[in-house]
Amino acid sequence: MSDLNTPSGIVASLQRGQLFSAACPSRDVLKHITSRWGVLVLVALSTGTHRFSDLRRKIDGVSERMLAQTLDWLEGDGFVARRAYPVVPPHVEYSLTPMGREVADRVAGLVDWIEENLGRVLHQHHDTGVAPADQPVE
Amino acid sequence: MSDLNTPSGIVASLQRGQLFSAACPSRDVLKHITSRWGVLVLVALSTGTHRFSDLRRKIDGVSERMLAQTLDWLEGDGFVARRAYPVVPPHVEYSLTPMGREVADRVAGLVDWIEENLGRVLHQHHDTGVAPADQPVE
DNA sequence: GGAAGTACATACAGAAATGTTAGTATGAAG
DNA sequence: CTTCATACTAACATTTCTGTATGTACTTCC
Repeated sequence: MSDLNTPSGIVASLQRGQLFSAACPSRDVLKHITSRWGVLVLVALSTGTHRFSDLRRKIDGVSERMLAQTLDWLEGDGFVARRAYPVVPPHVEYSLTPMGREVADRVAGLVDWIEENLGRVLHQHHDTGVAPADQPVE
Repeated sequence: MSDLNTPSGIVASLQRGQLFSAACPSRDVLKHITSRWGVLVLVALSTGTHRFSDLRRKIDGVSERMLAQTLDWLEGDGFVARRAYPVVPPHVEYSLTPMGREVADRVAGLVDWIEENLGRVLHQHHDTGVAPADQPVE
């Protein structure tokens, strides 16, 4: 009886201890997903297949290099599927894998919350009293 | 931006365009939440109030500096509440604010997914086999 | 013939994040 | 009296991240 695999909370609570451990591989996966562009790519692909240049245009601010690398990470983790057509001007399509969709849904949930509550959050910054602290700007 | 608050999808889709814009402030909030330690702090605080050193011991790998800074960001965004007791050896307690709990729940959802599916993800890395040159496709 | 467009890879560089070390206040413990 | 513990901050070093510039293959358009 390998009951270490109960899909409910047992595994979750056990495994969670893992994330808190520096060496746990889940930290790498988390890093890819929560990376600056990873989140945006997942959300962008939530609406369907996109070509490389479409993503680049949609995600304001990404450089080709970063987009390529992010897609590479996500593909390596099995969240994104890459499909290349051997045509003259390169044509490549990216889409979410079933697993990627599961992740993207959760990421989108977080992103949606932020956007819907941005007002409340920003308001906080005002009555936080002060603390210009040491972080210049971003 | 006061009556743009319809709770359903309208705001989400409109606002979402914001996240895709480089200058949107939501990117900063997202950065704090998805920062390397931000995720871990939120998850750690999900189980209740913690003192600074408790968090430090629980989150393997954080340095005091980073923990302090992360808590500062999260406090500034209104996700974490800080309570200091003016006692001899400093005593400070951190906990989630109502707003922080909402965010933490979503973050925890993502983290849980990762931990529960880590096996599948790691497996991916193996058969990511090198693409044999050209992809005929279709 | 020359320019343009696509989906990248590679090299180098500047920016940003993170870590390390040292230090502060104060009371308790040894 | 010395050491320890807490919750930090400031200064400095380092690692990591991200961007820019450049190049490639090949075809279509002018």
